[in-house]
Amino acid sequence: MKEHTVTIYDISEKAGVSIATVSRVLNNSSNVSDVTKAKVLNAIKATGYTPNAFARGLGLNTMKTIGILCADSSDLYLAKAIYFFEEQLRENGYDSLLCCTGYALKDKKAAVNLLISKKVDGMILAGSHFVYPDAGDNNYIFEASEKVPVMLLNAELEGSNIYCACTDDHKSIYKATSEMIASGIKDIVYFNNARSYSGSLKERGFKDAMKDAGLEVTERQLQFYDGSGEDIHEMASRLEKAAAAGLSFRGVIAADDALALSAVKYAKKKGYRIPEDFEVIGYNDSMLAVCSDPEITSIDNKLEELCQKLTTTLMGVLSGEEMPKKTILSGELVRRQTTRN
Amino acid sequence: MKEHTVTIYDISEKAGVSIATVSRVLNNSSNVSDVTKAKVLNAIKATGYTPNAFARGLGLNTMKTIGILCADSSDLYLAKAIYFFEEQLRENGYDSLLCCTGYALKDKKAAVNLLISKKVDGMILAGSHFVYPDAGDNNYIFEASEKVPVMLLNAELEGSNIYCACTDDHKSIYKATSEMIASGIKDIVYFNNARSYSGSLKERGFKDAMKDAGLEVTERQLQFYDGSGEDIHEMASRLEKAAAAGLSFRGVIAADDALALSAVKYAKKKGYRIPEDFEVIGYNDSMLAVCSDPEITSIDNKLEELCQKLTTTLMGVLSGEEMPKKTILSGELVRRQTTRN
DNA sequence: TTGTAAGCGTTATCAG
DNA sequence: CTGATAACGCTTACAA
Repeated sequence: MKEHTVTIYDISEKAGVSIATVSRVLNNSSNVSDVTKAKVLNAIKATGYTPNAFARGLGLNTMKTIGILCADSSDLYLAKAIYFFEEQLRENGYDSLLCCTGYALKDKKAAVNLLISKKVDGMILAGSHFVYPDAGDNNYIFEASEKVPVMLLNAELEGSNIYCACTDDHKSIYKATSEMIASGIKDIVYFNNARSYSGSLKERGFKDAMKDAGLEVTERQLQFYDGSGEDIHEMASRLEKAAAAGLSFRGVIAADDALALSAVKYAKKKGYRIPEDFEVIGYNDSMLAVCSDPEITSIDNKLEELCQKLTTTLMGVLSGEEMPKKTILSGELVRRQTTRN
Repeated sequence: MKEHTVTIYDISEKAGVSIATVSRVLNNSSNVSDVTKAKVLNAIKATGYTPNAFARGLGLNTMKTIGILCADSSDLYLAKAIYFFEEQLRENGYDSLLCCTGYALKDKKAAVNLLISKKVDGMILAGSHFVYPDAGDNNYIFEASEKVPVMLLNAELEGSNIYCACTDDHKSIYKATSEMIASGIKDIVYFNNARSYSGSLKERGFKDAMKDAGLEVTERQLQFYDGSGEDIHEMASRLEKAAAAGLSFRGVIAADDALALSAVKYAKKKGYRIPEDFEVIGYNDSMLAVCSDPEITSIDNKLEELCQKLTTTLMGVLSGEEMPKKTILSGELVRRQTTRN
């Protein structure tokens, strides 16, 4: 007796009907008499038959999978995004093919091509780093969008098959900075870690707020950290070095909660009282904000809602509907113990 | 001019060879003359042809994908695991189909079946919760293993197509507890959050260490938290309630760094000095351990190494080699500021 | 309501 | 070294 995975033919035979009929009940399509349907169903149950996904994919030209790209799935923020996407996609009958690309452009390109060649139905680029300030660097996205709809989380890019959802980074940072200034702090450092389009938006938000308050911004106030996103000590020492080099500051606006947490550590080590002598505002309103002591005031960028919107849009696009190209939400400052107001 | 995705036939025609030959150069298989190979390659380049993955899948009966299951991809620990797996799998030419199942058994079953029906080549169950203390609850794993190799991260289960990698939870907790006792603390709480096989192993480690030190363990010292893994306040209030109810303790062994961090918050709120009056040991040696202030002594469970081993094993199994069913590593206590020794 | 048969785009087995 | 041709297992007009 030969090892034989059961196919639609076996069912057809066992139920005494044609494979077309079997296929019909499988896709509970059009008119099949209740009796034959029952026969088929029985045969299926009896054999434990499952349709071959590859064959089906070949016939339908889809296996109902969405590619999710992210630089680093272990990043707190991206991990959450992945979670939301995967959940919502599966609810819509789609699987998620995950690719962690790292931050190098060429690896992102490779991943995009890989996913295209695997014939995903759509692609989600999660995280602002996929869109570069330098326009030419974004060609890989345009190319991808010629094949499948491309969804951008936390980034903006215009293109005919490209859809994006993000919070208004400029405004959020602008407001946060303004509030900090209003609370009496003038010497503020903007602590950044991403050279993405969104990153430059945030930085502009900081600069604009300072300028509008009549404060000058020197290059040294724009601290950039590009090490591991988990190495709190290294981040803090970035700040320590800046201070040692003569920079004096009593407030930090961070592009990220981890950076903010490192700023808190820095300030405590310096002996500053928080928030009386030193204020910190983070970004993402992640778990880290409340892990810190004191707990960090942070900007909630509405991740779940963004993911929600993006999948809804994707589903719409995939079923041929016209969908909005861009949805922008407002971030919200969640006040905790590192600010006075 | 009709919209027509380019197929192997187009290439065959354009290059003036048969599709068989095209297929050969595609899989750079056996003998193809350099000239014809060049012709084919040119045709491919000229058209931008990519082989259809579904057709190939149908023919080869594999699309080189591995299903990764985890309860919650946004869990700090699992997120890292996913990252390692995805990376290592891709290096081996496999894609990762991610399913976040949540913690309910029926959803896990559903996810497993889904992946099987999508014809993944193997399956990784990441996290101890997939294996239940109650044997019957593990049938879904055995069933899956009849179809594809099943890899268990951080869990143990014996079966003919089941492979596992984990650290010795019992021993790790036993040692941590013993050290805390040795440092002079007797009234210790074990703070747990998982009713998994691994969870009971850890708890036993705690109990055994206490017993071997001649200390009694009451039920109340076994605190269980089953809320959100991110709600530090809720975790801390679990401890506060226990204290309010009359439980007195000066040390916490936590099954998880988040729990440990909440214990630190609890102790600080109580006014205990750490580590002089109160000690805490966490588990996983995650980012949270160093986000805390004071930073938390935690057990490193060698996640990356475990993932590494598991993928290597999987690759071996998939290529028909005999592979070890179980690899167990030792955890390592990483000393920081919440313990004296 | 049901069956027949033509794809879908590869890979793989034979011959040549 | 190369070419026909038969799988692979399903979907879907088109007939009946």
